[in-house]
Amino acid sequence: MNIGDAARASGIPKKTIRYYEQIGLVGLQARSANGYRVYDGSSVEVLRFIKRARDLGFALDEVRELLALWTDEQREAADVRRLAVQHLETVQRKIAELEELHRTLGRLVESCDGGERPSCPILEDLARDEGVD
Amino acid sequence: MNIGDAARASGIPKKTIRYYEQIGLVGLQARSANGYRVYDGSSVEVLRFIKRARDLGFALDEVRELLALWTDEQREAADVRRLAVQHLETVQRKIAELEELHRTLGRLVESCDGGERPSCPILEDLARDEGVD
DNA sequence: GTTGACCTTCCAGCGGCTGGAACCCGCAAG
DNA sequence: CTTGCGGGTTCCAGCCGCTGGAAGGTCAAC
Repeated sequence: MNIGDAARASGIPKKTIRYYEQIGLVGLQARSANGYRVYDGSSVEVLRFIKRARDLGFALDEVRELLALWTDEQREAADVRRLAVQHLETVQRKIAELEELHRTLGRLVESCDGGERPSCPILEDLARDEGVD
Repeated sequence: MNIGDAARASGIPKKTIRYYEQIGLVGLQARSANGYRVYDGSSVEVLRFIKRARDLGFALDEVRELLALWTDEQREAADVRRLAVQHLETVQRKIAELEELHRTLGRLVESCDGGERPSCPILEDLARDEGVD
């Protein structure tokens, strides 16, 4: 199994797989006689694990920790949970920020009739002289 | 008025102001005899405009467009509105994505008791063999 | 023998800064 | 007169997580 197949099987682009090897997220892959990387079921399993963790928005360093916990027989579920909760909170914070943004932008867009004349409350707001905070 | 004062007055770090000059977001600043950048009320006004647009989440290229519209007497409010609506939609999409993430993460965290034993549904989910999509 | 799909490496760039090194300038205190 | 401090300047490198491209090696099919 070459890198292209591993890419298809895991959903991670070839380039990214090589990158993950380079930064040590996955181990150095075995090579066949011609120098091609060789993948088997278990290396693909790791890649799929990574793919899912990334899809859940975990940063690469968090994925690293998750991988370590995954292969650690002595792990405690609490450690995994902690990581997930932490990440969940980050996501919550981001949502709150974006919703605030959304409200403000919504108000601005509402206030502008979008006609052909230059006068536009959006620009006026951006140009106003009081601080925003 | 030197760059430090402009930074304080606009809320943009000195480094970032120089960076904005470098990428041509703001024009080349006049220099005093000793080579220091000199700022006046109107250059600070521009910086504040940029700060607010950035705070609203506009990308630098969008800020560039907004600045152009701002100084364009012939502009049409519709153009400004279009930019804002576009951005608003981007923000909406991001919120939707994050909320989906939030739901999934929430479910995972709920499912894990976080005890001292290794067994953890979060890891099991990350390691499951069906695709996520 | 040539085409085309693979694979390899290495280098550069995206956005939007940010940190640091190494330097100059102007002023006050010791 | 030197020393130190708080400004300023330049340029280069790094952050995250890839991604594109160049330049080349490998392999099976036609």
